Amino acid sequence: MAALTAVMRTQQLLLARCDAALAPFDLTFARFELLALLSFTRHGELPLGKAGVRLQVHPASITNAVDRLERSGLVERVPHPSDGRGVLARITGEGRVAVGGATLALNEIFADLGLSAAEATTLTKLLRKVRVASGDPSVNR
Amino acid sequence: MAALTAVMRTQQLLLARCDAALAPFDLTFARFELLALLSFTRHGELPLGKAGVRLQVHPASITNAVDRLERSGLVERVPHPSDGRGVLARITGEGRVAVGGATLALNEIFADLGLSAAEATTLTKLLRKVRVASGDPSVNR
DNA sequence: CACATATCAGACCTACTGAAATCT
DNA sequence: CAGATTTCAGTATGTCTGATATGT
Repeated sequence: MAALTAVMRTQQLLLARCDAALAPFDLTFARFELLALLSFTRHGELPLGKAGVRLQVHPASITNAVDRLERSGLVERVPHPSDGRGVLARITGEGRVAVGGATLALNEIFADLGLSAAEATTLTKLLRKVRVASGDPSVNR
Repeated sequence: MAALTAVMRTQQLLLARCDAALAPFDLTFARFELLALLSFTRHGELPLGKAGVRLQVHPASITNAVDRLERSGLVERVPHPSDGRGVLARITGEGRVAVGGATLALNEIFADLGLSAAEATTLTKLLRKVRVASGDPSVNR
């Protein structure tokens, strides 16, 4: 029970700190995750559906996030080249600048997470076990 | 960075499972926490403000949660005996029944968390370090 | 009067459902 | 035609801000 509460409270704290750090970039953590995902792809673009699977969020939420990022000019919608149903979200140059700055800002939070590198690794491993047991389809096994 | 993502995703998974387990009791995890807090107090009651500090949630959120619990008959509002400004939230008999059942339902999730008792302890300790470093005022030191 | 407590209205974010449009 | 992809409208939660009423 203590573990459950600890996970919940820690996430709440970290999310608040992340959102505060990301606010200057007009990003929330959810939108940052999407933007970072795009920046890691080969061409900086991904069908909305695939992005939703990777991030484990509802299709409607992806639409919403892309809407918001598009309004901020960090992402643009592109028709899918081979599937008329699909839409690609593509990161813009401005988006790459933002994700770079945002990553730096988050790394500053990291530096003060209170854990050694070894401890952070242990934490990540334990959480991965929980995610596997909970059937997280996006976890690395 | 991996640790941050892991905490976020794990919380998302666990929250979804908790809310599913709690739905039959007309509870969300947030409302369950408040109800459980009340059930642990000496007289089953607490000023709204104090409950907010303990759970680290905004005063307006407490008002909202108590509204919802009161509508469900699990909690009742009582004027503060010695401070005319204050209001106590008091758990009802129905509330005690609900929190008991809800706790059992959550324990079933626990049984399948995928961690040994020792691992769960380690996880809790590591998360506590993070919380302390983040200045969580509600953490046990 | 300064401060604390609780409430309320308004806004935002995220998520889900169900339906619709489009295309394979 | 069955199924996939995306969007949209509507609903719900929880959180925050700012204003207000009440009481210390």
